[in-house]
Amino acid sequence: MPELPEVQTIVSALRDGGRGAPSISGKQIVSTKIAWQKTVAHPDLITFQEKITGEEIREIHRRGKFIWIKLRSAHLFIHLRMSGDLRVEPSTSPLQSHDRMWFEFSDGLRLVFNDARKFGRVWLVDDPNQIIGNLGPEPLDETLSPEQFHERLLTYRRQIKPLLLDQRFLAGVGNIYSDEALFLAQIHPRRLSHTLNQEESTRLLSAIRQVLEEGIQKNGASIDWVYRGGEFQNSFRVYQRTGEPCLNCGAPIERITVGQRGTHFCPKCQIFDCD
DNA sequence: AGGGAAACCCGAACGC
DNA sequence: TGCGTTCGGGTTTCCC
Repeated sequence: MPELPEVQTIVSALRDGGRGAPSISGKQIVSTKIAWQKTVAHPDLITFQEKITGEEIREIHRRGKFIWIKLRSAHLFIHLRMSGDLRVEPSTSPLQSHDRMWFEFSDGLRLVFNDARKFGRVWLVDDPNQIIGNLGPEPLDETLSPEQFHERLLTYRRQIKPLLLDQRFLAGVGNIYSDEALFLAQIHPRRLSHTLNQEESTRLLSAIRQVLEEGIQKNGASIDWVYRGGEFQNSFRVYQRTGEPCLNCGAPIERITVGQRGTHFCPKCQIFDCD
């Protein structure tokens, strides 16, 4: 279930060669194979393949949940959604089940996009704003002040949890991290955004940063076997702890639905005291 | 404006 | 044991 921390971990590996994987910076793409057509969020596969062949990988970044690979004259974006994964290996390695797309480099290595649930997508665009133009600020960007964050909250009249999940409001927060952050900040997931005061907003921003940094430090979360990811799932405070005691007060954690999403919270610590 | 539902997927977990 | 059913993750799109 890749969200921001998982993406960040993979980006670091691709860019700096973490986790034992070689960096792919500077490599030349000699061919592209597409095993599952819908992986490419692009109307024309032929154009996609022709356009990317011969391109060189310049820089690797992250914006929100998107992996952003800058090429010589285009931008490749990859969204892993829940079950996507990337690996770098020799082109002679056997392919694995659920490998959906791979890029072969001139030096004999390849980058493979594996995605059991076929949710992930890949884009090739000229203008990065086509993909990331509407994303909200990065929560880990230090220039996002608690005051600015509070102001942004006031411009909406929405339940706080769906707002946190809205990538136009804030980029990179997914279901696990919003539950964890709201618990840390002791805010009910259905609180309306414009009712949060400055102190609560500051608490919430700090909590979001804390859980994201924890996730990154532990190489991400995974609620199931699909993603070969990290250890954060062993540190959930509320997520998937329905009925288990709250770590603050011992009350049983409840699970409700908010904005169509499974939502875990402590009914005693996160009181719905709207306005 | 904001909320709800449906669609996209498939493997795990559950019920019988 | 072996079926069939339900669920959930992120996002978009459509409808009220």
